[in-house]
Amino acid sequence: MLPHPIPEDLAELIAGRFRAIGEPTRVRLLDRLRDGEASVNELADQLGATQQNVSKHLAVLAGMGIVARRKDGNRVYYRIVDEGVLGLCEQVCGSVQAQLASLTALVDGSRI
Amino acid sequence: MLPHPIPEDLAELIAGRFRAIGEPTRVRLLDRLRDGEASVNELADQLGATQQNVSKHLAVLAGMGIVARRKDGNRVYYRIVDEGVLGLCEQVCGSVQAQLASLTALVDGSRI
DNA sequence: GTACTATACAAGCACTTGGTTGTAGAGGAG
DNA sequence: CTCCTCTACAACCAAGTGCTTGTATAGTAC
Repeated sequence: MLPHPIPEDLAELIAGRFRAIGEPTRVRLLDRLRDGEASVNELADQLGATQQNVSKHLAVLAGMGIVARRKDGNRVYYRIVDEGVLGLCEQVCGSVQAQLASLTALVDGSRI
Repeated sequence: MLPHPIPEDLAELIAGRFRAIGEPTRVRLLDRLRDGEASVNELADQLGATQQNVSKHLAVLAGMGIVARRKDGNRVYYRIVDEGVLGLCEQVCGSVQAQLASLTALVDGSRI
């Protein structure tokens, strides 16, 4: 499925998507949006971040086509449109847990 | 599998892994390493990058536990140890292609 | 020993990025 | 209309990042 070797342009596109998710606040935003769409203020409150900051991060995710906006009256509701990102987070979380487990095993092994 | 809501620490870890892959040169390095382990100079030649630059990027990937080093004589060979990253790239590439396809459809649709 | 190769480390620079602050614009309440 | 809320935009700053250049270290060949 993936061309091989990957041309530089495609590498840039792929890296761009990873970079869009590679930010803690954005990860938490996506995690929150798993429960369904939410307005900017709701997200800002729940994450303990400023409205401007959340708006900026949402703009990044929207620019990558990961989330979409829906305007309703005074508010703007964001939702996940690229469901694949949730799978990505699951998968990465698996790697993180595996790494933590091996580190824990190391510590336990040397604790004699 | 994923805790919900994701605590800030875990979000940082997940984001860190994404950030490690979110760089074009590192994507291309991982793509090249699909063919098996390679030395720094080999990778630098094939990517058209400097030895120092490649070494630095490999250090980032190794620091995240994505690749591992094996020293043999004068050279150092790197290989992928977290096979999951290849799946990640496949999946992201799918999203990229889907996005490109929808953009293409948009252009075609308005070409009347 | 010297000379050469391969890798990693360090400093400097340009650029990007996350957060803050201030503000503008759109929409609802009265 | 005025006042308030919600969102987005712009400017700014501090911190991080990728690339380059120079160099140190380790191994090989002679």
